[in-house]
Amino acid sequence: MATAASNHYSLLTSSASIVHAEPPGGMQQGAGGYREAQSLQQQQQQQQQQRPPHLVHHAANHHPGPGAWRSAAAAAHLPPSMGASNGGLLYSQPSFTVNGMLGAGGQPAGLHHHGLRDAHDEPHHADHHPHPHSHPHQQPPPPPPPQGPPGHPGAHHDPHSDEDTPTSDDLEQFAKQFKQRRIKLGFTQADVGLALGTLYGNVFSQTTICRFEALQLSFKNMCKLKPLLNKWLEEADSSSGSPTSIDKIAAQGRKRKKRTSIEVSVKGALESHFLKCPKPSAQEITSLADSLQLEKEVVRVWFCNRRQKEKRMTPPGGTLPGAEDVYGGSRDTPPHHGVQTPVQ
DNA sequence: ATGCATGAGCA
DNA sequence: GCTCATGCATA
Repeated sequence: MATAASNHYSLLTSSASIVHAEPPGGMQQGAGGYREAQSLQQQQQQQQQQRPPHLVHHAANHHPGPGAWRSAAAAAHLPPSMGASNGGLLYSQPSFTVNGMLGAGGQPAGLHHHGLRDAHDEPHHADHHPHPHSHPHQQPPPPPPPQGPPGHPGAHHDPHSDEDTPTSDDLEQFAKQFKQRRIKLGFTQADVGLALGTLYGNVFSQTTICRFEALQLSFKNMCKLKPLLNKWLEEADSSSGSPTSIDKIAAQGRKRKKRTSIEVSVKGALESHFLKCPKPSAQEITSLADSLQLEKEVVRVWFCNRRQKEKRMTPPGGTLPGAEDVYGGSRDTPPHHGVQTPVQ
């Protein structure tokens, strides 16, 4: 029984945050020796694609655009000496999240992009079975996204622009096209993530790009990333033969809990509970954790992640071709999770 | 490609 | 403590 919670804390060995590459000659290493403790050695590129023969885009302008991309695309950029900010987060608190660190940059801290999301996903849960749709269409209500970026007088129409809220179908098509083009150009998902950081100051991981392409993000999140990725597409497309400059300076010692491996049997138990009660109380979680011999925190996080998964655009086993929904008995044991869209 | 985890912001 | 955005680590 290896279900025993083995929470080892290991040092973060890599974390490409806002600290991106700098043109040769302008390194910012005067902050703190936060990278002498360890040497990252896990830069494996196990992508499906190979490294491109050349990477384009200039690393000239680099402004760690905080969280106000929509309105302040070219706002004031922080000084390159921001590297010092990272020197402080040795073991204390990682303020490397693009969202939180702008507080010190001098950016309007009045960004409240929360509260406009519960308009389409709360009420339904554990009750949405896939419909025998013959065509790839999502059912998660691509609702009237109330996301009104500051600056919309109201009657702003632009049929071809992506400023307006795209439909889930738009997103789906864009994601598909994006992936094709990306591969065509010979870029990996990680490349794109870094490029976004170089271009706009918002670095993203391979994970995020992957999830975008697979439509595994929330509708709102998809809408947010689309413009950036669209921009990247233009850049990558127009620039064909430019010098490449991408570095990744990342190093910091932040304790991160080792990923807990939950046994399949235990997962099954968790799923069962989830179906009955997607949002167990603290008390429930505690007892459940106890019976499963897991940490309460692990169980709590599991439920959180589970709920998030339910809110993705593309639900697992959602619109699979040939997946008839027969609710004669019960929809249990979904051992098939071939959510793969015609990738590549 | 995905599972578990972190953290900001909110309630 | 939840949601939500995001990513390290891993299968």
